[in-house]
Amino acid sequence: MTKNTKFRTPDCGLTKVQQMLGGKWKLLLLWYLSEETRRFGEIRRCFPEITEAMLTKQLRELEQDKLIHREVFKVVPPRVEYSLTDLGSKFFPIIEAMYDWGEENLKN
Amino acid sequence: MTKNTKFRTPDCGLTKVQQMLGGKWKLLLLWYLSEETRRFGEIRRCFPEITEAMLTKQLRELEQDKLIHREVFKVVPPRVEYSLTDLGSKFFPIIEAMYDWGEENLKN
DNA sequence: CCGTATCCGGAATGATACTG
DNA sequence: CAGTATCATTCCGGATACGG
Repeated sequence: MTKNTKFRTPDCGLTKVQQMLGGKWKLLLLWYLSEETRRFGEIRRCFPEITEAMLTKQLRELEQDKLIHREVFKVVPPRVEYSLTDLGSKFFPIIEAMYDWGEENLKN
Repeated sequence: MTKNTKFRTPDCGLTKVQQMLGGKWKLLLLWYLSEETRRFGEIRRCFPEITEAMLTKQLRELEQDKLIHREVFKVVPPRVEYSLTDLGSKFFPIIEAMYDWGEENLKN
């Protein structure tokens, strides 16, 4: 017998994670938001390579997956803040582990 | 100042990890191979949803990234075995953490 | 300031047939 | 058994323009 027969269910945790974080920028965005709450404009300036449309899309997907929280302040000019949810925070150590592994093992 | 200014280098570890594991099946394949060395046919039977062409491609990419080792036995009929490299093994705890996080937090 | 709407190209993935 | 070769398709991400 093998150890990990559990892993082959169609909705196994790993499959879901892969789907949730498949977006090209999601890990980076989560990492950035883990530092502190950020306004939309801050995020945009920090990631100039992402177009606004794409940035909005990825943020909304992260919100739907309950990894980040989006708060709209009804003021003029508008103000929108993004922050990690508890769920997102719980995932953060994994992101750090991936970063560390990458830094340690993928030098060039 | 923010804590993680390091994370925004263009070739930061996290970006590389995302690129390496972006493939739709790579996490699952690594997980599967972490159990033990597998022959091509075994892998194919375990993942019937992946076409042969795609499976070959993803395995070769993992090999190029030095996460898995591919060994060809020159016999008839041919025999090819795949196994994790040391580098791949070092990444395994992260996969487990992702799996656990998914199982714990993404129940429907 | 913080978005949405629309269109588009190319990469990622898939289906099918064939081979040493 | 373990692949290649081709062709089709889907889908992610990008460019650009416009809106409350």
